Amino acid sequence: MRNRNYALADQLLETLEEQGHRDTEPRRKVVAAIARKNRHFTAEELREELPGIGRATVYRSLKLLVQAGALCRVMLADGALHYQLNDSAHQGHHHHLLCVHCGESEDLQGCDIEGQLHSVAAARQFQITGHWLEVYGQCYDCAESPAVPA
Amino acid sequence: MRNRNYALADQLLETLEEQGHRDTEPRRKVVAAIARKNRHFTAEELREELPGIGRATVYRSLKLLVQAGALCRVMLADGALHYQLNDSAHQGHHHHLLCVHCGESEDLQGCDIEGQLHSVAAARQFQITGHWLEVYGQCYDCAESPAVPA
DNA sequence: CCGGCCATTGATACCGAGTATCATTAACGG
DNA sequence: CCGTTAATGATACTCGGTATCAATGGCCGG
Repeated sequence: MRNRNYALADQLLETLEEQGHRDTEPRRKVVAAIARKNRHFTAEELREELPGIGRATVYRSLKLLVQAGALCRVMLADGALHYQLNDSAHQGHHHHLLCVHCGESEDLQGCDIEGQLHSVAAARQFQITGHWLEVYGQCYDCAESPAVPA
Repeated sequence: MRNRNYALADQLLETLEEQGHRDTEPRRKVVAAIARKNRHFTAEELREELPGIGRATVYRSLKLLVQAGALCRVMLADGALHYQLNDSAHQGHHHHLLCVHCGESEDLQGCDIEGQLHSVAAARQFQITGHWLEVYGQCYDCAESPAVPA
């Protein structure tokens, strides 16, 4: 997977460059650390893996990547804000099935929440402009072996 | 509406007492202030209306009321956490249509999000245990007079 | 009505997540 | 290779909320 991670890190850097941002040493390290992640993470977790990189730099990079659409922010059931690498396949609006056990996240697309909401809201003459949805549960693997708490 | 607010405040206090909590002076003032609210509010807003009441007490009361089901926590589009008096009619699981203009909140019940989610998740063998949904938009009044920015 | 137990209070300090400031550094285009 | 300018990172700050803990005051039993 090393190759894939390198490729991913490069892709993230490239995305930032396309937005007019510079290719700097600290930035490379941040995106490399993000590319290594296979689950959602907090800003603080990321920072701990990057000693020597300033707090502000880590947060700035996260913000840029979210703006660029390469990262999603996901809200956990306990209210903690995590970051989640966006599968390049679906960068658009989508939701996540978050496994509360292992932290895995599956993207949810084929679900017409908007449509359903609109029809309900129309009856009340309420114009929907956006929504926020997180779904929590157990993924297949964790439901199969519930006795293995990470 | 004064009567209604008094009644509401009493009702909130009573709810707390049912949970085994004492009827104290500060608590009375907090629930009275909450009962006066006709839209969602932040903990800090509430605290400002209650000089002389300790910060911790305000936060503690909010937590108790949320646990008791009398208050909902709602997440605004900008990520700010607000509190929202729960209509006693539907204390159970429900969602809100939040008007981003005036802050009004309409409860949303007749919307089978769970059901829809379950069918999508079943296909992936993901067991849903909960979800979080906020819906943003404009209420009828605000959509009618969009030129009046609060 | 009184006394005491114990929940509650509130001042204070702390925490976690994120932002503002600003002097220093280093990308990168010419 | 040089200057402009973005980026960095140390620091201090904000904001929302929690932990601590001595002092207070509800409320219950006698």
